[in-house]
Amino acid sequence: MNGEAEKVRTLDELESEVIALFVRAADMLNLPRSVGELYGILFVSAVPLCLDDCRIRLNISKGSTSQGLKILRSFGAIRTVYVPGDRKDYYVAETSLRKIASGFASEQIQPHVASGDDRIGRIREMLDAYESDTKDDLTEKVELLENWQRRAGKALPLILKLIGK
Amino acid sequence: MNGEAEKVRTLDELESEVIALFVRAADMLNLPRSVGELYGILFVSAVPLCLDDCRIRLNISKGSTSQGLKILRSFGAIRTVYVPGDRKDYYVAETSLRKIASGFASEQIQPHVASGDDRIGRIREMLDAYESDTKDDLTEKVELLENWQRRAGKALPLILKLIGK
DNA sequence: CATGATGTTCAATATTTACTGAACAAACCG
DNA sequence: CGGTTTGTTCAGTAAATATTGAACATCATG
Repeated sequence: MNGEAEKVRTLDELESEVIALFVRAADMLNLPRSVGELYGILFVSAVPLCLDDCRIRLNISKGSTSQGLKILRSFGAIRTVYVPGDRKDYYVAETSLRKIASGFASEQIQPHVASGDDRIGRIREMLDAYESDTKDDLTEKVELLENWQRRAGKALPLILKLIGK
Repeated sequence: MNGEAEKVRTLDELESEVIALFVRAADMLNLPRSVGELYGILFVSAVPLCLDDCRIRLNISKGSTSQGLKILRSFGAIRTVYVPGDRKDYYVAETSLRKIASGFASEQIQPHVASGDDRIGRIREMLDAYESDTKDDLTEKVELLENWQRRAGKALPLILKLIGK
């Protein structure tokens, strides 16, 4: 009988479907497909996996795997676990949405918000040293920008709060 | 004297800086650069602009301009204004952050969330028709997914609330 | 230290995505 | 209608981005 084989086959399909889910999520967040695949394979795995495990199962290159794991580490979407008697690094997916979201926010979003702040500051300076018949209109608009920026800055921490633990 | 010329020059720099701000914002939101440029030029302009005004000022093609304005319209980031005695469509930038954000959320994000729902539904079905020694672990994980999805769905409207008017 | 195992980097390449411009459709107007 | 203006579409091309794989670093261990 092929009962065993069927079980494995079904698991493969389930795995693929979960991975596909994270590939789409990665796409939404502007991350490379391989990063979604890597998070997916670690998320479904019942045991920690090392670089080569991921690489072989996903059939992607060593380079992509190394780079992808680095990205996932950078915002705390995965963490390493120590496996006694093995020199390799083993990874598991972080399952706290709060941790992942806040890591993502502070590593991938916050820098953009900050550099936006800088630019608006420069725009304000240029405006102050400027005269024209549209100055009033421009001033209003720069103030609108400053307002948006303020609200965006406040929104991030609040979003994390309401995502909860 | 070149007082006039200097004023214009300064305005150009200011305009460029504002446009650059929205180009970066577009990048963050995964929208083409040209879409950021278009919103930017409309945002800084004291008067409504038509397709050709935008195209010429930004030095981009008719095709990009048409496509970009369509995208901006699709989530309400710009609106058309009627100019008597002119057959062309004129556009102004929407300045209500709430309107833009909610348009963006419902047009660009919500569809992804919905298709994620579908996929998780399918994953759940596959899991229920499945047996193995890791079923318990997988069940926990699928429940985690369902939990995330639920929270993501609730977060969107809340984010809009706290962005305010 | 020499070896082999593990992971990283980066130049070359493949893939994806955006942009262009010319052909086309629609609407107005004499 | 025929000509003109305005805007859209889409096949081809250009530009940006991700992936590969081989060379390189690191390090534990005999």
